[in-house]
Amino acid sequence: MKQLPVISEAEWEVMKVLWAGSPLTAGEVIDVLAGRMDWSPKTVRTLLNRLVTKEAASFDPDSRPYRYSPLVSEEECQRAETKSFLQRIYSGSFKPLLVNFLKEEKLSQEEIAELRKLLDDSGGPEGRG
Amino acid sequence: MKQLPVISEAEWEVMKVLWAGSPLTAGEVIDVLAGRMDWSPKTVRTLLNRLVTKEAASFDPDSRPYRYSPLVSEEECQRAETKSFLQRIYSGSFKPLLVNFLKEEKLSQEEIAELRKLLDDSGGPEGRG
DNA sequence: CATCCAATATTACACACGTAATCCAGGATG
DNA sequence: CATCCTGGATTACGTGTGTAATATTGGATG
Repeated sequence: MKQLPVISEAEWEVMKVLWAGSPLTAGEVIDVLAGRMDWSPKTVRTLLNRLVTKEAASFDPDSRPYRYSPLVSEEECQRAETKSFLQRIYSGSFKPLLVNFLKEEKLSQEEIAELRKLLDDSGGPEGRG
Repeated sequence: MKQLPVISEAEWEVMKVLWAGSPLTAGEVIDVLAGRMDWSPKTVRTLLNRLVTKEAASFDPDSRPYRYSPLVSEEECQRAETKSFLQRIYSGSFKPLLVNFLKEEKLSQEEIAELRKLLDDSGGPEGRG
């Protein structure tokens, strides 16, 4: 399994845009981010370049303007981040994370039911009998 | 509510030691960390100093050697980190985090039951009736 | 008293990151 | 054709971080 690049906080915002739908030109990425972040277009270009350098994204040099695409999937990045976050902050244990989250956020019954269903389905879906 | 200091990854390791039991001298912190991290004692001292500077910890200057203690609680730091992590990686939604975690880690029935109990208890413990 | 060491204080240094500005090239415009 | 702008390449610059080394000081030791 290939090593994932380290994606910084600002770079994540750019990757999210690419993950949401690619390929995109730099201009398109800039436009999308204009709604969320208070960044100069130059900043977004810098971030795109860094993502290419660290091989988190690539562009097609035959198309002008360049069209960028992710080289790593959102899910694998999320999982890697989750793993290191859990380790760093909760010494790898999910339970206190859930405890803290529940203390902070008041969930609706529906949300709770959803989460519980995830747990139930993860338990033993080996077919009944 | 006071603003929490930004605690870096390496600094977290030091804070964990202080949270586990304080006050501790620098030497004691160094000894504890010797088992986990491959750090020079100087490095640990630097981290302690930085934590003091950013007011995440303090020491009693009347005791020699200094005895360090946290100024912020582990839980409030965990919660702040969790919130920003969730926002950054999962756009604030807990569900995909749980999905990813469950895909990655195979939990035992007991662990699942524990997590489910947390959810159940969070639902409506307003007293029955 | 001269010396040495552990504890503390100060300084170092490369690299990542946030946040751009500058420089250059090729097409649109007057 | 000279100019200007857009897109792309290169460069910048202060701050934080990992990872220490060096300097200094207050007692313990010979």
